[in-house]
Amino acid sequence: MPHEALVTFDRLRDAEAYSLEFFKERGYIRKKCRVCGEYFWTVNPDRDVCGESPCEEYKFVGRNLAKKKLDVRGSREVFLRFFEKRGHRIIKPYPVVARWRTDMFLTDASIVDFQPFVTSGIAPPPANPLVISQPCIRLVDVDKVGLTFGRHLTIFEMGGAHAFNYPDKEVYWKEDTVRYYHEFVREEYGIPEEEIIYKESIWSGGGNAGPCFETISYGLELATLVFMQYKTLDSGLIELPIRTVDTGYGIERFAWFSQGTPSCFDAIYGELYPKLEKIIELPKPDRKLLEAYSPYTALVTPKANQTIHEARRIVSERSGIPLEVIEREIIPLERIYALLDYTKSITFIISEGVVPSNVKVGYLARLLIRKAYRLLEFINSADKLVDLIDLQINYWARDFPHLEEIRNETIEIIESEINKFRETIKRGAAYVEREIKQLKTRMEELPTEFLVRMYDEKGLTPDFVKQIAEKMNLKISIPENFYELVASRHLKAVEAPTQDWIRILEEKVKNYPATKKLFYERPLEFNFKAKVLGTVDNYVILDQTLFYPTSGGQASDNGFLKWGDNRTRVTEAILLSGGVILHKVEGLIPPSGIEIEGELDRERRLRLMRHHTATHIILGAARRVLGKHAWQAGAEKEPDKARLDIYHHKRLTREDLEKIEHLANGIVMSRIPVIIKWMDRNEAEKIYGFTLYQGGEVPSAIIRVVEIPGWDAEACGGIHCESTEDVGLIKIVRTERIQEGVERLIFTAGTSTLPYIQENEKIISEASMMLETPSASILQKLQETINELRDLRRRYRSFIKIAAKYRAKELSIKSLEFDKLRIYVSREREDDKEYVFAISDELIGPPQPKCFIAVYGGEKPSILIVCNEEAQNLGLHAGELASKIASRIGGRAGGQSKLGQGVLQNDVDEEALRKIILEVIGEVLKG
RNA sequence: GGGCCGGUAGAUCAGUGGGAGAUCGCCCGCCUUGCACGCGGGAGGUCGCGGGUUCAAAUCCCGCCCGGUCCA
Repeated sequence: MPHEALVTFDRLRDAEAYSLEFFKERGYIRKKCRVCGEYFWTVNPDRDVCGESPCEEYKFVGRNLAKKKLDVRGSREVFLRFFEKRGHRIIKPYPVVARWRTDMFLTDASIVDFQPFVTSGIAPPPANPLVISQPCIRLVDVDKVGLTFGRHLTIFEMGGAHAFNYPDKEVYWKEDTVRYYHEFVREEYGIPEEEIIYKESIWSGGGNAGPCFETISYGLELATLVFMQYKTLDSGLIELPIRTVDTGYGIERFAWFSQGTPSCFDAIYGELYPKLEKIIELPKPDRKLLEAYSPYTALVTPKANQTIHEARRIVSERSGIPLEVIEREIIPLERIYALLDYTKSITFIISEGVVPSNVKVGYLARLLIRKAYRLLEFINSADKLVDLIDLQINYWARDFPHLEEIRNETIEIIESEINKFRETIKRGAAYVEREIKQLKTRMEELPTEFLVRMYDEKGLTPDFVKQIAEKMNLKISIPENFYELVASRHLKAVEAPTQDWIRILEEKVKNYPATKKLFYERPLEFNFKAKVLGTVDNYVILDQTLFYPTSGGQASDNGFLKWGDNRTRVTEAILLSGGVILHKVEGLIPPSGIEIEGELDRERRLRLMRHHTATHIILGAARRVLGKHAWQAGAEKEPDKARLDIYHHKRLTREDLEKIEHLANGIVMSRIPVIIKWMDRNEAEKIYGFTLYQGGEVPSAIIRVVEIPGWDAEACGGIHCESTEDVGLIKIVRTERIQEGVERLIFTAGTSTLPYIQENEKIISEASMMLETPSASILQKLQETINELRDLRRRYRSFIKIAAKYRAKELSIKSLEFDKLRIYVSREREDDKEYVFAISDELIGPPQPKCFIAVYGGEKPSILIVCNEEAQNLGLHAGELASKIASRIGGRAGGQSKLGQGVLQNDVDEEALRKIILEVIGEVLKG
């Protein structure tokens, strides 16, 4: 990297980056905000505050400042049409779940749609310039939604007008971007120039950075105009070849501003309130109070580590509304606001097929559902969550029709998640009660550590634990920094990424050209000629190859390289990031420069192809049987079996599997040709939608689409059969639940299915022989056998007791007597502890001091000694006795005064045993 | 992907190295016109799986499987 190109971060603050011709024309001047110290541009020479919250309160609430009142839809339309008229093509919104990216879960800005492929130059944009209204989800301030009356939302639409400037093709840059904005707010909203402020700032994220303007009117930031210009490195910034205009117009904020309602939620959901009222109770504070309170919510800044308590105090002080009034009138309303916002997020996420779970995006969905449920519990409407989701679907389906199409599935998944949460709470509550009962004996106040533990281990929020504790008369206080304490529990060094050997190899082969891939043009050929370009260790680099390298979950081809009379085995082919394919060989290494012949392991390759096509067929079947949420979570194809992981919220049933197998084999039998074509990325997305990306990120402008017409289409680099018929019989052999919300299907196709069936038949036929019954009645016979076994066990136990009685009688005659102490000695051949205990129980009842000593079992027998209480009072100790006796015979034993046990190393007969016991007891009683 | 907690009777759980338990549920009997309660009796267990330590493991150690939960 040339050193001159590096720019320091501070350079972004240079005034020159923000001094526009446009500002000069309009008479704008640069000033410094007396509150936050940031620079801003204004036409009013007297203004000394930038106007953005928290520097200033809202000035538009309760006033009719805009030309007309707009709802979200209206706001969106005005925005899109404005830019369409100015040469921008309208692009349909992308999903809120960013499955095309590996570095984030949710789309949190419109530019995310075009990262990294468009912004880095790998793929062209769908249009240039373009305009889009993109639903975005941000969970960073999830707990403070409502507190700012709608300045923060978990879900909002970002109006993005984007222009991508290439070295050889400039679309537009800073001047026009600001001109467009200026014209937009003046023409569409009638905001006077004195009220249009441009605040200088730096934007940075996703590995990129650039200067930006935050645009402010009447105390509200309405848009951010970003000029993405640099790539961020550890050492500084480097110029990007493509400069991107990245504007974000707050669609909801414009609607809010236009309506001048106390909160942004009123602007978004106002017309929904009558319907909402029928579901839950709506608090209705006085409008005057809200209008007096609302402007000061601008002073709340969730990002600056401000606690909720502090925020309330500031707002109360500045607005002159007492804290009690806020607590009584405002807080219940804030809960409703948050609820509306959360349920909209949930609706959008789940409708895109996310299954709530404890990992990845599934966890985010779970988090939101649980938070919404808790809020509803607070207002005694826990059973209304689904009704709210239903309401949201009805409301938004007008603009986002997919919500309606998948309604039933969405609701089913949410219901299932609610049930899981109820279970967690039920279990958790019982656990907390037990724990508290214990702690109560030792302390009067619950330690914070307990709260943290309950949250971390059982998912129980502190307020929930507090409720239970107070019911049980135990004091508790929730610290304000609770979630920091939880976080501190998770501080651990992050493991260094592995796979260094790949990087070393890549470094070694960086001067070789990309290997020409013959396997796409000639998928059914198995022999080829190629030139050896070089070797690294035991890896061979060819100019071209038919060997398919391990990728996309498909295992690599094996085979041979041949030259002259030599032959060497290829055990793996590896694709490196530069496009070079390495052939790992075992044995001779071919010399560089020569011509070789390659030969694939034909059977292996055919099996891999069948398994790959079968994977697509099964995925199509699973999505039809289980629902559209059954996205691929991972897949792997080996010669003898394949596996496909799919998202699903329930365990798969026998019935599910049979349906999937049935559908899949139907597709096989329909002999559908598998169509493979290279397509323009934007074109393919338009035709097939984002379900193309089952395998995750595909980093190229041209993508390879594998389509089974009418069934499945995926962006895929694998080698496939020509027709579904070539796949042969598909059999799911096993399923596993690899984690919450992800089911693994393990299956075989074609010839790989046969060994599985044969193995099962073998087991059945052997079982049939062992049970001496025809295979059809194995189960019945087995059941009978189990019943019989249970019956025998029961009878055996009762006979032991009877036998023990007789044995006890026999032994009692031969007891050894030491004064009042009686000792029973027994040498049992049967190795059965229960039997020996039963004899003991018969013999050593009170009131006389008694001791029972038994050696039982074969060559290395066990010893058991039981002393009754009276014997123990005489000073007899069963454990010590056992130890002493064992040491004489060989072996070790021990125990307590009542019971001694051990294992002997040598056999001993009754005579010898009695002799030893006489000696030992004699010694003990003497001492 | 990582951390933490857990897996013992049909269910909920107790059991800190020495003989597998409690409560509910189930079955039988008593009481009652009947039901519920009450009383008496009974059935029900590879203590998740595998290895190790030990004379001895549900219990201690290691690995795996399964479940829960928090975080990225």
